[in-house]
Amino acid sequence: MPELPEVESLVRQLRRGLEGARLAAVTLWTPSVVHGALPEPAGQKLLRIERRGKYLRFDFEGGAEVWFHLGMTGQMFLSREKTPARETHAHALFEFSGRRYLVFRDIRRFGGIHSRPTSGAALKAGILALGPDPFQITAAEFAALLKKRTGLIKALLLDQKLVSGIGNIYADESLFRAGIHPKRRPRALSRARLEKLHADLCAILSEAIEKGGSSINDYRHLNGASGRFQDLHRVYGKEGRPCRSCSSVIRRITVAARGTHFCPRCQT
DNA sequence: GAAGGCCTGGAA
DNA sequence: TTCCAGGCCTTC
Repeated sequence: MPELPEVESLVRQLRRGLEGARLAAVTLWTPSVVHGALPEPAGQKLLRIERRGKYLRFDFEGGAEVWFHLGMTGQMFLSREKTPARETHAHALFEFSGRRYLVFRDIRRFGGIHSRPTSGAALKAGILALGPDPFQITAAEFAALLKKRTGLIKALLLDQKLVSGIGNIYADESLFRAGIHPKRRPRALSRARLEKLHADLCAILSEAIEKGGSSINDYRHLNGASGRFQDLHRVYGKEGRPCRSCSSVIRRITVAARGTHFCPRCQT
């Protein structure tokens, strides 16, 4: 599932591929994936591409913003040729100057495209309420945010309003590295352990970005290549296998309605 | 804070 | 044929 490292990888590839591009045309094959009105294509220059949590944002000349969310199965592909036929599950095509064609594809349609968030309940609840991502706060601030809440630590890591960018994979992997059981409550953990979790989270996210993210099922790079961080997962998707640290059997339970993988011996 | 719904493909 | 995966929103 595209989380912070996958989106960040894509942002970096998009910056290289769309540098200096101007928006020439937009084709919407599935209008329902778009929320709000997209900018009228009139040669506006794409000024910046930024990541906010798991969202990607295009800033255009003139102030227009287009936000993308990949949901679970979202993909973006950039090609130099206009594909003659619409691919299955391709929902939108953005044509840029210099024969650059950007396709947004999303099998399960949990993702979507948003124009600049000015109103609407969904936007208020989502984009506008996003918390800082782990790189934007210090370990002390991270620990303080978690300490304010009463829920299970895994559920809190997944709460985008608290801390953004973390999804199921990196929640499980960071809790494993920090040695924290996913059902612990931050209130009952020492500040030092929460600060270590922040350090481990940042380290794992950085390593994942360096490896181009994790491709479990659908995530792909702009050119269709897979990420390589999935080979380094220690617990996610490893239920029934021996822990790489202590050889205990990795377990899978449900926390916050999400599959949750952990080592019963290393994580307390 | 828990649970249902959206959506589709693939596994059981 | 049914169930499951899950990010995020809505509803209770």
